[in-house]
Amino acid sequence: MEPTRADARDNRARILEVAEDVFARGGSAASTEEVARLAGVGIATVFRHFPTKRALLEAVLVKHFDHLCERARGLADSDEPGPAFFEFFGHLVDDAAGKLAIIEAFTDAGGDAEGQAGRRPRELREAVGVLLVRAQEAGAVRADVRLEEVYALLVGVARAGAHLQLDAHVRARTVGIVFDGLAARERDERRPVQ
Amino acid sequence: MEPTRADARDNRARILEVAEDVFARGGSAASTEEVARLAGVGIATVFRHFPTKRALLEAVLVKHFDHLCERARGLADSDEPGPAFFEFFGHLVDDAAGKLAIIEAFTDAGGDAEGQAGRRPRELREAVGVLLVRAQEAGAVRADVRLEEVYALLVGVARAGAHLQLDAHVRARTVGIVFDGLAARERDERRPVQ
Amino acid sequence: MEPTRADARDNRARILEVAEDVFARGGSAASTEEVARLAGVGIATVFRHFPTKRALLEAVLVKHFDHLCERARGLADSDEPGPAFFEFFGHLVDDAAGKLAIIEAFTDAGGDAEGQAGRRPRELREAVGVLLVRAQEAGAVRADVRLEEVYALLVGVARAGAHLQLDAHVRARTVGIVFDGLAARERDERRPVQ
Amino acid sequence: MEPTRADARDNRARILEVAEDVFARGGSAASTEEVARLAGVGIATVFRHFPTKRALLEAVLVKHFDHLCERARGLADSDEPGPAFFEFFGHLVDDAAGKLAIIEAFTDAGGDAEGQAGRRPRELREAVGVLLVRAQEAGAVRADVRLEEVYALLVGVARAGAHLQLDAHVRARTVGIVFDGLAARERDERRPVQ
DNA sequence: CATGAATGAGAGTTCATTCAT
DNA sequence: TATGAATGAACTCTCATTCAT
Repeated sequence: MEPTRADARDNRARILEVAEDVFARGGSAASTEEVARLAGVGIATVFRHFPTKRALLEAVLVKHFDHLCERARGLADSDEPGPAFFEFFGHLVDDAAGKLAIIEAFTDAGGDAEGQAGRRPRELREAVGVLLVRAQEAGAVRADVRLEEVYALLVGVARAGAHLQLDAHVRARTVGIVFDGLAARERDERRPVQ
Repeated sequence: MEPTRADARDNRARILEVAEDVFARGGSAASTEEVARLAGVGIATVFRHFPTKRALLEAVLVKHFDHLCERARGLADSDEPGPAFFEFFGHLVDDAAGKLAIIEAFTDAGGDAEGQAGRRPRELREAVGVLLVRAQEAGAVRADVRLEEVYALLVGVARAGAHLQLDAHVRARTVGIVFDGLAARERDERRPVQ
Repeated sequence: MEPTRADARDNRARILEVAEDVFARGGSAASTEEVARLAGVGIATVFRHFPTKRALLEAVLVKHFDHLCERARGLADSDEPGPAFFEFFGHLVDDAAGKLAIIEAFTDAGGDAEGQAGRRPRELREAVGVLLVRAQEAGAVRADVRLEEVYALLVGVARAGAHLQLDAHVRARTVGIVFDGLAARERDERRPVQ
Repeated sequence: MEPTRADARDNRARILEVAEDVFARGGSAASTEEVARLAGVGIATVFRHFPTKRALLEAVLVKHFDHLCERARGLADSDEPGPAFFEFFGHLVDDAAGKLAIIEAFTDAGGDAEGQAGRRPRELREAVGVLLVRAQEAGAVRADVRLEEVYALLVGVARAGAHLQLDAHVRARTVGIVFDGLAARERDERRPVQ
């Protein structure tokens, strides 16, 4: 499973890198052949490393999710849980900007997790959960919000940013509003939602 | 333009209805053939009514956007602009739940508007803009938010609701947080976003 | 077989007329629906009068061939068989100019003559044969040419005129060369053909 | 551009060969699928080698036109320009026998020359022009004929040969008449054409 | 192990022809 | 009888995946 030859390992890495770009631009509808072309390898090489298009997509996502999870876990022990939570939220949204395939993958949160990527969304969700709880304990986030809606907001704003191609400025203001909603201490004269 | 024969009109309506469902589930990648099959008509019948797949998609979207615009305009003259704004926001999010194609269409806000559907997203955006201004004048929404981010939140939460398949409950709570963010009067000790 | 109602007879005639135009322009690849549209009738009406596209094409051709045959027969008794022959040749070539479908039909000279049009090309060929023999008897056309090659020249020049869209001038000069070849009395130092 | 693998080159050649046959019989309306079937390859293989049906047709035509041009140029320096001209004329007509698509292509003499095949008909025409001028200078062809009508006769007789499926004998006699017309020194008592 | 040619299943679209009004 | 809506077969073209080199 661990590739012995160096060139093979290099190829795998390069393909993954290119795939990220290609799928980011064209969404999961982008063609495998373009990945091969841009990676400078034959199409069969792509399929040797990733036996299926789905597998390639998953590998791209796994890498991303692992990245994010790592970051979330690194922030979990922060002395300032409030800023840590908000920083991660903002980072994720910015990171997702323009990455269609990545974004579409958030869908499978609890979904049809058969593949290798299956547990990643759950793990990320849990990591976010940890940050959230800490931030709530620190009084930076309202106690009455739950992970479900926070995750939905995360996904939603990230999706919007990616699909509407918001520039950093608008993205920041959009995120700012959500932050205000999460931080607001007192719920008041809100009209019954729906 | 108005078809004279009853059966044709029925078929057209049935196709449109089915297409809404099919595209809602599979996004715009879903096949025209499935629409035909589920509508119980031959593939050529679909193409008689909608000469192009794109035309079919547009028809579905136009119908939806027109619905939403109508509703937004109906609320524009409300005596209570605040609740009107929030009600429309919530309604749109609920309405979009599960409708992938619809949601994907919000993208083209000012986009490649060539087809008949071209002006709809813009119109909807403008209608939302009207509601927003009124709500701000009434003091129900912070004066410092702009249409851009409100629209982004609208699209984002709708997308999240659709893709994560949130149930009505979670959706309501998610929307609630955004509402708090929009209503919050005083911005305070927020950490520099990014 | 003879339609009793006047409107039906009118429709048939109009369709035939339009079909001639349409097929002339687009060749036999032109669509039946365009014929119907330009004739101002429903597509089903076309198929009522001509049960098959092939039947419609044949009707167009039959009309044309009958026209030509009539003309050829009218010239058969001419006092001046030479000019008569050459006149008919030139007329046919001019007549065919731009009429793709017509021209393509000359193909079936002895061909798969199943349909109603089957005997027409043969009849036309025979009528040309009569003109040719007379012209040869009158000494206006070389005695050693046969109907086969004359017909081939007829078809060939007509086809060329139609497909290359030759204007009347070039057409006339082209035909003139063929006439010289047909009239030439003495065959001489020609190199072995092929 | 030159394919490295032998099997691919063979396939390409076989497809081209079969396509020539298929289009020869059915004209350019013949289906790509039949080409694939007769070549014993999958339909996608045809499209790999020729990305478009039009491209396949063009490849067939280019091959033929290049053949003919080569031959015409080879004859351009002949010591006996008269026989050279007549030989080429006869050769082209024989070569075209039965090849509908090829023949149809002569049409676009100066036509919608966008594709790669675009310049070929023009080149052939020019090559014929050279042969013609030489033959006229040598006194073998009348000085008063122009390339336009010679080309028309070329195309016409070729078309007739192809469509009427003339055997070599009749073809030769037909060509012979045209040759007489081209060679005839004195124009005489011809009736006014048309 | 890398390559790229071959593949077949499907997608969108068109058109001659039939059927219900 | 005239209409035009419905039909399905056929066609061009694409793409993930496999196979021979």
